[in-house]
Amino acid sequence: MFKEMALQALKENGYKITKPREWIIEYLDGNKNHPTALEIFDDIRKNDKSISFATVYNTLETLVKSGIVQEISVDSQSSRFDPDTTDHIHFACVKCKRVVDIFDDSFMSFLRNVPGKIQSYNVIIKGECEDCISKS
Amino acid sequence: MFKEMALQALKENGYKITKPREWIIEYLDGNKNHPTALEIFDDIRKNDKSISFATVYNTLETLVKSGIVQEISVDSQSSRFDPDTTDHIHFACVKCKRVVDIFDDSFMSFLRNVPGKIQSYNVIIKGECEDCISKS
DNA sequence: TTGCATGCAAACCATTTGCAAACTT
DNA sequence: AAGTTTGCAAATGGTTTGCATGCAA
Repeated sequence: MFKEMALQALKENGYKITKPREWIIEYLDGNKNHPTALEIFDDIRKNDKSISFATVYNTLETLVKSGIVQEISVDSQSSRFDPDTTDHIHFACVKCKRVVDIFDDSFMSFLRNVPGKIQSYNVIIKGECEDCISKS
Repeated sequence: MFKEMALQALKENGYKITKPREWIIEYLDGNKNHPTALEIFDDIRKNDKSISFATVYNTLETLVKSGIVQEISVDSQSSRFDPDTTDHIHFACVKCKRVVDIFDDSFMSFLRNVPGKIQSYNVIIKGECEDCISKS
């Protein structure tokens, strides 16, 4: 589903379907880990696929511009990428380092009341997640 | 007021009071522009004060660690700094490029219901601000 | 066939760091 | 006097770019 829609979106935006693009789309399909470009590069290479670093960056930019994935800034060091473009925000655990999705209606209704014409948003909440709290 | 509290906080955290630190604190006092490190560096230099780039970065890190200013990630290119550490979020206008504060109770009540132990948050909403909409 | 896409390495740019000299306490 | 802090320049690290080759359409 995700892959078909992604390829479709690429075509509609005038981009060609290439192996590197397919690999990255497949890699991101259903991925809830919010990987960095480096992680995507490493994992695809581990899978015996030849891809360059520049292509990973270029492709991610293409996917973002085509509305297939979203870029999130969890920390100032490096961007992370999320194939889920539906309305949600992120919680980054300072302990286990996971970045988990938060779907919350009250946040969305707050958003609707913000003055101005909203184009995008980047919401990162940092702290200790419930799992880590219960384990300590 | 801000300057006194900032200097006090530096002392309490074991930091010394130096000219560069005072200049940066004075520069940020009441500043609503959410400047980058480069902007801070340039503006202080324009004011006939000799300061190095590294010192601006080091000092900003010190101020953040002392709880005097907060760092915000509006875009992935560079960090911005805000002397207002009270609860609020930011709206970044894609047209006039201003970053304005949003104080909103409903966002804060949403935040209180997020599971986990929150330590900090970075909320950037991007779009066209009301001023720019009304001018177009 | 016609460009757009890839891969490589070099370039870039914000930020950090090593170290000697200067300054706060 | 003791230990931070500064300033400079060099290093770092994520990301971007130029350009020749390769590939999708």
